[in-house]
Amino acid sequence: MAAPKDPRPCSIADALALVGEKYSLLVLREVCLGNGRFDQLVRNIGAPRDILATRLRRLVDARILTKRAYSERPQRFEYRPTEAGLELEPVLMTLMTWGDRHLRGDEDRPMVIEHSCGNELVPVVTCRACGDPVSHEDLTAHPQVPGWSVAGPTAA
Amino acid sequence: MAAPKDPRPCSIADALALVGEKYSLLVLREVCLGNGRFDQLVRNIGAPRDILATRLRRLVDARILTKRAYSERPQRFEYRPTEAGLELEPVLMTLMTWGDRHLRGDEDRPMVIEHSCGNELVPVVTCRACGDPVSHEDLTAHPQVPGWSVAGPTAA
DNA sequence: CCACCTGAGTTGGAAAGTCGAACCCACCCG
DNA sequence: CGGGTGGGTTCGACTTTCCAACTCAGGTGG
Repeated sequence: MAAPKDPRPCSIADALALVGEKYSLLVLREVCLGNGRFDQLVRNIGAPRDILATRLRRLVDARILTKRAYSERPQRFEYRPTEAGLELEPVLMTLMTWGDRHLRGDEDRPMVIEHSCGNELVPVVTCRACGDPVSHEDLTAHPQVPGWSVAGPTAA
Repeated sequence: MAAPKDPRPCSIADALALVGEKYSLLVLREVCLGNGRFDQLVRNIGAPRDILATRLRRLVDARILTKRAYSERPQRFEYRPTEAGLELEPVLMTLMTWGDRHLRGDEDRPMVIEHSCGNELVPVVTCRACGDPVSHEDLTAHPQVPGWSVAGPTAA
């Protein structure tokens, strides 16, 4: 009865099912930057128009984006992030920081984000409870679903 | 001469070119959990074996994973995250938190992460300079490449 | 010795998704 | 009227994915 496809139940997988397709997160990037029009998206992302159209439909269905007219007659539309969409920005920030660090010679970063405190944003993931920056060795995973244990950190 | 494909230069796009393909981030998830063997990956991710094999090659090439033998005779291998791979964990954490919040009825989370401080990990992206949690309206993007401006936050 | 198992993949062919260019439609501009 | 713009849709060629079956090497049990 068990289907031969029952991967680990996981919110990462669920999230990626919505935003993990090619271009989806780049759409979100542009929309968060305020570039929400179809032709802007095509140009700035470099995606085929048809793919972009299907991605936009999906993201709107998932309530990550909304489509609103910024002009009737002629009808013209613009996509914007919802609350849920904006809450994906941390994913973009951490990805960007990783890319800056590992894929570029540091100081040819194509974009710098300024924080309202006046400094350049260097995003750090911290623990809400203790406020400390989080690193791998501080984490212990506790699966909640029977049958889906983890091996735990492999001894060095 | 300008190719008809010049999307915005962007570290998010560059990072996604490496880890944005289907299953890649799930591979990283499993490997960070300590489940680094081929058949574990197949089972826990639910990916076709051939696709998984090409993803693993790619991630090893990108120095996000390493492949090491955990047994000669019989030869058996295990994939592990590199430093660079571990630095992608924040991406997984923020994705997981988003998925928990938006895709589930809060309290059927399939996995809980414990921080070494003793509390459940709730990851928060903060600004390294001022320490404050980051939210969208605190951010200003400064493109460094001529010709790639942004619209800026659209007035409500 | 032989059959069978496990781990770690590779192979082949059908099905699905992507790409790019061309097309469409409504509307505005001169 | 002719041309331009914004926001898509359609088409066919091409590329990936998927899944089952196969391989290969080295144990394991009888």
